[in-house]
Amino acid sequence: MARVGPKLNQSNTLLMISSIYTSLTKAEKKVADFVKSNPEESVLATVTDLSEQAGVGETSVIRFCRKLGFRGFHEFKLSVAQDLVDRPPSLSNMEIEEEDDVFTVARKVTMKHEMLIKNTLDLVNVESLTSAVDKMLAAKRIFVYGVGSSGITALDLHYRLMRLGMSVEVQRDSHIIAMSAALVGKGDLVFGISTSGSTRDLVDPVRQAKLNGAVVICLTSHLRSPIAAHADTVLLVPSKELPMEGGALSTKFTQIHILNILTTLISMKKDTADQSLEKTARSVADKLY
Amino acid sequence: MARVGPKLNQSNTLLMISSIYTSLTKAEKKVADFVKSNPEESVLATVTDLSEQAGVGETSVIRFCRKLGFRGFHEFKLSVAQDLVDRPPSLSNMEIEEEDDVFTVARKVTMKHEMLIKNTLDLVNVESLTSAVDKMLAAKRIFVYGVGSSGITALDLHYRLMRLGMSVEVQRDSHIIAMSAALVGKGDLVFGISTSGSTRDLVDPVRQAKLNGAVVICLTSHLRSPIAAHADTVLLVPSKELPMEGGALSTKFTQIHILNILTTLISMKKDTADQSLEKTARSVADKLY
DNA sequence: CCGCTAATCGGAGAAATACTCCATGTTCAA
DNA sequence: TTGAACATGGAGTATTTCTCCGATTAGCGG
Repeated sequence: MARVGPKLNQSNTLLMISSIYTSLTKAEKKVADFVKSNPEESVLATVTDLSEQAGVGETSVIRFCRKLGFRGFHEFKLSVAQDLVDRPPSLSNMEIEEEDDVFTVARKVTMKHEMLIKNTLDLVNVESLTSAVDKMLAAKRIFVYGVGSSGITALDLHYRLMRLGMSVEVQRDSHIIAMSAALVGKGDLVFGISTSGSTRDLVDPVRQAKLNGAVVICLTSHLRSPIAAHADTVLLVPSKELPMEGGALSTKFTQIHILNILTTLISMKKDTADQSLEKTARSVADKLY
Repeated sequence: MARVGPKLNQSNTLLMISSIYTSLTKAEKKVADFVKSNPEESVLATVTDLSEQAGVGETSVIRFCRKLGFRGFHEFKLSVAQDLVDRPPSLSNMEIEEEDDVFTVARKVTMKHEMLIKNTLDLVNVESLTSAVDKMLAAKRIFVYGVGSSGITALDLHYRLMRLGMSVEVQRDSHIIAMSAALVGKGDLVFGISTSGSTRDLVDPVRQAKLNGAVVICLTSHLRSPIAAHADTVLLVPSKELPMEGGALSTKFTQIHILNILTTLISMKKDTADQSLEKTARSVADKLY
């Protein structure tokens, strides 16, 4: 699997912790929890300190750092220190309370969304984005797959690409996804969307597509997930770390956000994009009053 | 000697070095010179590395760190690491330009989205929201309609409401929307989504539904549009289609935003919402690896 | 130029810290 | 229940930081 990120570039380590959280073991999760709630102290602590505070063995701390892609504890601390530089003002009081009035709820949701898209930007990997754009422009055929909520995101991506004049197919039915993936080959590109990254209905077809020689891009919130393991390029969005919210569907928000970045980049590189947008817009003009 | 500064607050260590430079000894100056011209490497180096590179003894390196006010080499490195995070220069121009690099584009899109959701909040009408929530909770049946891009938003709304345990039907086919609307009646609620508010395929069915006695809510960017004229409640999102951007699809963003506010409010008022969310989440758990 | 003092410097080893290896515990599937 | 794979922490090792102290140099008065 591709390394998470060496270091010293602007990638938010604390967010990264969330994105691999589910793939951590119990002891490692303890470490993650402590670091996330006490980043300042973690930076100053030694391996022994941290292991004691988290209630695990030193070895688990080291393993935790390695899983994040660092060479060791030292690199990890440096990176966290960098995250602390301009830490967003505490997000306390953002929790929605039972007795909040309508406008307060609206404001809190807005603030959460604002934070979410900033976090998305922090997590954005320029190389991944660039490579995704290039691969998509180079692909002979593009297939977008997703089920459930991610299936709706898939429709959105399809719509955007179609408007830009690209020939794309979208599938949301797990059986059809499987069949479709069985038929792809060299020169094709599969774009798999799965928040968890562990959805069988996505993972298996994506693996198959990869074996068939297709290029694979995936959009997920979990970097160390099965789907990411099979992907050539991974687009990572923050995983919901915001508890309690109606539908807990904030991931959709960040997905749309990064897809908008992606399609904006594509439209910049594709010279016929503007015309396509215009043509498609005109095509529905007479459907209006 | 007085300690310069403890640490871990934003004081530029590299500048600090300059400011005490004259008071440094010859060997310490060598260290200072090296650090100032190779800060990245210095952060990664060990005391021994650094002393070799600077051509001095290890002890001089330590003394150098102490003179800067740090407790030791380690603290010094952490602080320099923090100096290295480069705050990207503030964007001179929010408009996306042909020659912008990938990261700049990402930042600009992010800022636009941030503005958009703030604008959405400004437009939010508390009464409309409240009445929408009440009506939806009171409705016998709910029908969500949308075509094109708004059809995808419709799917999203349907998904959210379904997760909250509400019985909702979504239609994206203009013929079926027409038929469906012909059959609604008193006690039913129609939720029409149309950015322009002028889409015939939405306006006509919505008018019909209204005549049939259904309650109508619409989500649009145009307050004085045909669809709004037939609605009991209008949810308004900013219309600013941002110029030049892939697909000009930022409206989708604000739509999702306000729908998240809406569904959050609904989940607060609906006491079985939490259970429904849990049930639906569990239902797909065994589809994961 | 010499000799003295104080500041400076770096190496050797001590202390602290990070890391490796491996035995043991845990989980889970058969 | 047993076996296999995985997870875990402790004991020992390697690495790094730091301390101590003797050697060296610079400054200065004669």
